[in-house]
Amino acid sequence: MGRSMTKKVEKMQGLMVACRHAETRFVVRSLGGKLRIGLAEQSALQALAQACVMTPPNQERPAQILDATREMSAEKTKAAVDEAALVLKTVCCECPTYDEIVPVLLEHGLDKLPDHCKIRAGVPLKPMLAHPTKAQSVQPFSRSGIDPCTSCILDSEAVAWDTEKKQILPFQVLSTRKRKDAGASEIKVQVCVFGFDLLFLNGESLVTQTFEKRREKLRASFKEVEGEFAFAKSMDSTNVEDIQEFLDESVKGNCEGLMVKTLDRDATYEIAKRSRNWLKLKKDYLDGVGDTIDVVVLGGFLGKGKRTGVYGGFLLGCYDPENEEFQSICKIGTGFSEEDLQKHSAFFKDHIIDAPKSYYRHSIEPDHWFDAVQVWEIKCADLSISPVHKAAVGIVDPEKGISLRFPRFLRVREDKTAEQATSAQQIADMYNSQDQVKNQASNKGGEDEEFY
DNA sequence: ACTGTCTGCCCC
DNA sequence: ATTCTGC
DNA sequence: GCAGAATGGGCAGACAGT
Repeated sequence: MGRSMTKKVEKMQGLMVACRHAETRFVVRSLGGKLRIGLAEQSALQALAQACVMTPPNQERPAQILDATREMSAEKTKAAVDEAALVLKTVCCECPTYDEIVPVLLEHGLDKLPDHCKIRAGVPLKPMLAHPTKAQSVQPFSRSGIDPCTSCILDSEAVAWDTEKKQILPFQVLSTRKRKDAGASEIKVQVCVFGFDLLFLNGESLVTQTFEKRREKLRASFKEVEGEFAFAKSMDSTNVEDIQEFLDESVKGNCEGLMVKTLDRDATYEIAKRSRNWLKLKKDYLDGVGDTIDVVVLGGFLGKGKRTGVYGGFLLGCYDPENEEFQSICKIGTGFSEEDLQKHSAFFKDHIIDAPKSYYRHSIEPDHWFDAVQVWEIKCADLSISPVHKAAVGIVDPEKGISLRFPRFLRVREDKTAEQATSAQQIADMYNSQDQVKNQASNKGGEDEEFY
């Protein structure tokens, strides 16, 4: 029976009761998966590399060599540590399983680590840093009749696919798929995999080859199957206008944007070496392009960690003149400098109210409610139908409002009053003018839910 | 069994 | 995600 | 430029209360 939660709570309670002083804090943070001590994985690996250089882990116990760097110059030590760190980080990128790495390290030492912990099919490697897609291993299949494929790792993206219109569906559709025990008959949203890189093929790592070569091998080794597998559309150019046109095209085709990559220069897939090789291009990154809206600050959330003592986030709303009310549209927590946060907290201190106004329409409760006295300009990537926010409720959907994807603060609009904020109708118009909404528009005429 | 809320996880 | 900040 | 830490929306599934 479902009492597992109660048991977990009892265990944690026992742990916390046994804590003294600051121990509780770190038990709680450990359970939450974030220690927040300014020292995370990369620093720990750097430290581990240094430890391995000083005290080789594969020694008889008790260890004879405690500090192998004692008689080395500072330069030589640094070079040795950096080299060790690269080895360690590379292994941790290509085979991120500490349960596997640590025993090998203890038995065989750092130098032999790459021989034992290798990139291989079935073990997801770390993706290029700051990228929208994760490298994934997939069931091997091959171009019919040619080069039977025994194993491979593709870098690819799974996308919801409209089999009738033969087009990409929005991310929100993809996320509605069942995640557990999905029987074949229950699958309503079809998925198409778009391959854009090949990192491993038939037992051979390709990560040190150029992207040009890897892409060539990808295209030679696999074949497209309509609605199931496709090569990510690409365009090779050095021309800015070409790229701009291709970006516009991609957005019209329901894509989020472009990845810009070099074909041959610094074009390997060695994540531990560089993280800045690829460029992500989205319309809303450009200044003066993308959706900016003016919203009213309705409330504040008390900050945590380095934002202790100031508001860490805020509840925002648009204005609906029809109903004379402010409707929550999103929370916001990024785009602020530390100085911004100080100023906001000082400013709203004098505008806190005990309870939300009757003309605030919302479902989320901030720690402090504010009078509607300040307008902020914010930017977002997209507008979406929301289960919790209320902007333009009744216009696009009878019950649901609209929210924003990736909202960030731009600036205070001192020149605007709360009633001059972006209106509910404007929000609805912005939502409807999105390409991915337009492309689905022929589905209109009585949303098919509740029809059985 | 139904329903509202929380958690895990993922996503961008 | 996106953004800011210390090093 | 990296690494880390603040923060965002939103889904299915799990849980808890009725």
